[in-house]
Amino acid sequence: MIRLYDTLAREKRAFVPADPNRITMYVCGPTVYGRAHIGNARPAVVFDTLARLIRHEFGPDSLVYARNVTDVDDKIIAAAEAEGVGPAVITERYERFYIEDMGALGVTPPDIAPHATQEICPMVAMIERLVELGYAYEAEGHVLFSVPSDSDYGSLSRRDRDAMVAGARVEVAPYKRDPADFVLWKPSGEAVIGWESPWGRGRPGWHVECSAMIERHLGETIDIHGGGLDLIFPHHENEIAQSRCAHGGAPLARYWVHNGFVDMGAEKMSKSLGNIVTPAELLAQGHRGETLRLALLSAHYRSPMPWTEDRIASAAQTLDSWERSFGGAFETLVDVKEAMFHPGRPNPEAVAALSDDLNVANFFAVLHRLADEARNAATATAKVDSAKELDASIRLIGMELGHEYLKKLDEVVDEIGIDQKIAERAEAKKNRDFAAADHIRDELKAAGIVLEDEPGGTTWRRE
RNA sequence: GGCCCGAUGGCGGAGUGGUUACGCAGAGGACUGCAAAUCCUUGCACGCCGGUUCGAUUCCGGCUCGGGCCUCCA
Repeated sequence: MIRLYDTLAREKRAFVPADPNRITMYVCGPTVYGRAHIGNARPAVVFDTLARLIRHEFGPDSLVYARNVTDVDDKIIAAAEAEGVGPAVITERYERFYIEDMGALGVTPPDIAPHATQEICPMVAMIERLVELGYAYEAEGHVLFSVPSDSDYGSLSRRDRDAMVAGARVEVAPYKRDPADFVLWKPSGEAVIGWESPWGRGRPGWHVECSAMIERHLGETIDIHGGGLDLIFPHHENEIAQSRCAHGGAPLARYWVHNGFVDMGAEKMSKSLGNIVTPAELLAQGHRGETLRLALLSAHYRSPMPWTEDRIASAAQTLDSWERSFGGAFETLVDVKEAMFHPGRPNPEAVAALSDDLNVANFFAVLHRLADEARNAATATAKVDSAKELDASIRLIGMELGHEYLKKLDEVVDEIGIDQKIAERAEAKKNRDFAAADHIRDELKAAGIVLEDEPGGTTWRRE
């Protein structure tokens, strides 16, 4: 039984899909005008993890997961003008980077990745319907959603219209009938990307993109709608209004799930503040994608997450310790390889922890216990069982153990004939020639190899 | 100003009306030629003030502080 915190209800609710054979989830994806930063990566990782959990619980084919690509937007237009190229050059470049960066973090591409520019027809159709039904109006080439026409507006963010208007920090465009009205369609000048429509040449507003794409690909009411906390207002509030009014009152989503921010201590990480750290940079610095994924999962998805060197270092250390516990449980490398191809079953307590609104802290506590067992169990069989359970459990969150272990071994054995060095050192120690023994160890240390003397002999690892 | 959310030990981070997880770091010990790894033991916290209660870190109210949103934003 999966439980999720629903932003609309402001409480944790049992997740009961409308149709367990076709669970629908939509997450607001990137606007592709620049390289994704680690804060952008958080929702990708969080909802990828949720998708994995749902597939584990309901079956591999139970979920349809859609994440859009916003490829028409004023920022894209500005970026294209700045470079003197067409918008498609910008969007194609940064979408490619996005897929690459998220892939490095172990994010599986969604089942459907609708692009706004490919969905203009459904958007126009939805806008027309809203106009016909009296929820939207045309003014000076714009089409605007009439917020006062929707009596339920504001339920997600829990703010009333007066409060919104009172707090508005933006000048109200003169063609708006009500200050809270938002744009569904806006006119494009000749030089700007646009499409013909009943209201002249123009382009869609941001909010209507998601509503139209959800309708077309997933249906009128979906199970889960996800995104960052900052999208609650106005983006998701507006989506709800558009879809509900276009669909005779049918709710847009049955569960609303929002992730918290990655911040840089004092303030949130964002492109406009210019304080971003990107996965690409971190990977270039030598961090593993899995380390970054683990770091992004090191706090509950709704909590704010200060991004620090310590957090990355801590994740790296934890991952390394699990790797060693896993690798150490097996007699030979062949066994490790074999275990990777035939993983065990996830630990039930680990599944239960994750099912409780993705309680990763309790999930990791179970993994630490399994790692201990993999090291200390009385029998070899019990060690192996724990190791395989550990690996199967960590696969739930999109990671697996062993790869790095094998890679390290291969590198070292191939590169410097380490076994021979160890044998030479053992010989020196036997002759009590510790100076020579230490010399060999220092030599290897310089190459990044650390030797460890254990009762059964000497082992080594990468520093 | 309005609306949300949060405040747990040196750090990260769960959870609970009554022995306060887990990890990292720290301390002591075992092992070791030295070290590493590993194992054992161990110190350290629930922002402030009231209220409810036999009992509150946990529930309620107020306060302080921090963050987010109200404009593009994951």
